[in-house]
Amino acid sequence: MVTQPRPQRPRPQAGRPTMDDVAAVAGVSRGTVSRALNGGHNVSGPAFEAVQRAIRKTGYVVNQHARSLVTQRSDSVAFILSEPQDRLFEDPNFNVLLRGCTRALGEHDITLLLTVAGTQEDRERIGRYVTAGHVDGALLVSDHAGSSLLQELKDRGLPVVTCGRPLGHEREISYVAADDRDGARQMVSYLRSRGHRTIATITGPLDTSGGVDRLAGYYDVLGDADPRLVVSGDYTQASGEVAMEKLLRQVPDLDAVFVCSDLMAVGAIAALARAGKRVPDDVAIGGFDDSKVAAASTPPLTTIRQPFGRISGEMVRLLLGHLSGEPPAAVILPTELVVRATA
Amino acid sequence: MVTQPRPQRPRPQAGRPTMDDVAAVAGVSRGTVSRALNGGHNVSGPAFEAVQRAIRKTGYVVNQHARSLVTQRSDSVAFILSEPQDRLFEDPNFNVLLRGCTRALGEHDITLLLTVAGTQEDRERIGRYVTAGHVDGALLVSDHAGSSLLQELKDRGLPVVTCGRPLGHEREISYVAADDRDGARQMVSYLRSRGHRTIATITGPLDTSGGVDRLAGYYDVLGDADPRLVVSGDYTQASGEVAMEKLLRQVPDLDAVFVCSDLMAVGAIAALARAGKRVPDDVAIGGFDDSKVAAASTPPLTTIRQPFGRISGEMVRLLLGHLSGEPPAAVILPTELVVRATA
DNA sequence: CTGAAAGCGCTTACAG
DNA sequence: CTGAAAGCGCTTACAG
Repeated sequence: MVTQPRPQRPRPQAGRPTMDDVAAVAGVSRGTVSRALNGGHNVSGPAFEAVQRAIRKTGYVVNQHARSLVTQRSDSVAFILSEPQDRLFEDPNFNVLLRGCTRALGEHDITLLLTVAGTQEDRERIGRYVTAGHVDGALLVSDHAGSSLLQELKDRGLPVVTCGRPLGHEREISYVAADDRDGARQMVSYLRSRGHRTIATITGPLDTSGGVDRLAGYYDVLGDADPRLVVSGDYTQASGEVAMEKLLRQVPDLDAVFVCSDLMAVGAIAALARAGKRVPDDVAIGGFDDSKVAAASTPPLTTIRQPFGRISGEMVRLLLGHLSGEPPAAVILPTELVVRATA
Repeated sequence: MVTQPRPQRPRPQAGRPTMDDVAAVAGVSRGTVSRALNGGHNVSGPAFEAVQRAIRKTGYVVNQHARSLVTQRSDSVAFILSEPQDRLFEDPNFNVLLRGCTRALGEHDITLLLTVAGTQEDRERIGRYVTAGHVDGALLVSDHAGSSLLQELKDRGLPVVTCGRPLGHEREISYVAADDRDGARQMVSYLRSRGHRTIATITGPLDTSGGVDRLAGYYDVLGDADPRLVVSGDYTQASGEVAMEKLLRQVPDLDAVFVCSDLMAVGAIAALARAGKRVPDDVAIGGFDDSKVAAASTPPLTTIRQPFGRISGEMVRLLLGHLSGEPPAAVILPTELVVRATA
């Protein structure tokens, strides 16, 4: 990569029109233009009209930096995905969450900036960006315990809402989570009620609240489970395959598996197929998420539905609350068993 | 969604330290602090040291809005994906491109902002955001012909580089593209050299340069092809399945298909499997992209490699050139046949 | 309802 | 090498 010379002098942005230009064309003062732009309070009808015309004529667009410098807010928030970039692209849950947050914020004229903090370097860069005043707050998704990012945001006093419990920061940081533990309980109880005896589980990452809480729910129902029935994954399809192979070696006669994400469940089913096992006849599979892949999978997945729409809505609501000075809060949303064909 | 009251008074950002605070602590003037921050030219050793210490002591972080207001630049550029959000998550090519651009820009201390312009509404919001001075330029990926977004960016004078030829704007807008037409030629020639007689194609969207150019390459080799051999897709896996089914109905005896994306090729193979056709024994399949799914597919895909690493590097280079006043340019990068198992 | 003025936090010629 | 000062483009009390 060749280093490009930076322009020494600021580009005059091709004479980009300023508020004074608008004021001159409209025949009013700059203050009146500003008021017309910000809600139109204390502006007479004719003045308002004149300003609108002048804006159209000049092609004026507000300079956000100037505005933010005085208002001390940027009207944008960061959506920080603290995961390797691959996962952003693989996991449909993020998609749903992102869309929901974008929409909810859009209703308040707030722009959502998507950032992927895959590497430690990314996290540092994003930490700097976010604390330099570019955003008013952050929505943090899928942060793992011990991440320095959450700590930094907190230290800087930036309003933050996490998706899932912020392990170790439950008291100071707002968060929204599905009731992972209860969802896990529902699934494992259901599997047991269907007559399965040897119920294994493929967990999520155990440095996230979803990972530990779903495993806790499993143990709530099967407190005496053989440790060999528990294998960990990282929510990806590939890890589901690997984990299933390991389970098959450790406990060949298992007859059901609670897999802690739909994506991993798809991987597990592939591994079972290769091993010549039928789903659900030989081994029943229960997933988690009710993501897009659940219904599309063959056979369609029995799973636990996470209320992603509500999760994103609540995240935005909490963050906006923060911005207007409200204290932190936690919101836990119920999950629901969805029975399809794999169990 | 409940509307939150906006804070009436600007939050004082908890007394966030300013440059004057640093200057006071360091015992120098504000100008000297600024110089120390911007390269350290014309700052004596002791003064520089004092400033560093003061910054650490106060926890000072530059206010980007204030800086941008005077420098007229934001040191960030937008990566605009002009596609439904789903595709961002499905198509691994975007992932590779995004990562490459992030890295290349990072070397110049420029932040990349990812935005997904899935709907017309998104495009308008992004148009406003981008032209309000938030970014110095834009990398536009996967824009379809007739999109108003490119036009708007152009009208606003924002430096833009597109990935793929900007249909209808080739002369005024910089772009980087793989040699799609030649890649298609290579693949179709290869299929023919392997003895295939009835070679169909599943095209990409025909309002993108990749779509039209790859089809043109197909016709370069098979100018007399039966129109029923040509069916269109939109690069997604699902569209590949549908297109393959259609081809199978229209031309049951086809013995090879040039599929214009790896993702569609995976879909096509699934459709063939359902129809009881073996790949490559009954029908040979050639893909395009050499994306992550190509090697992971069963059987592994014979495909055309796009040099994504170079594409992102060149995109960034052209954009930085723009920012320092260089005129537009086009860069076409060669593609390469990769033979695996499907043809 | 309106304008004149102060000020947000920086950078950068300009003088010294 | 350094400081004082102007100015980037806005918003918002304040007076009228």
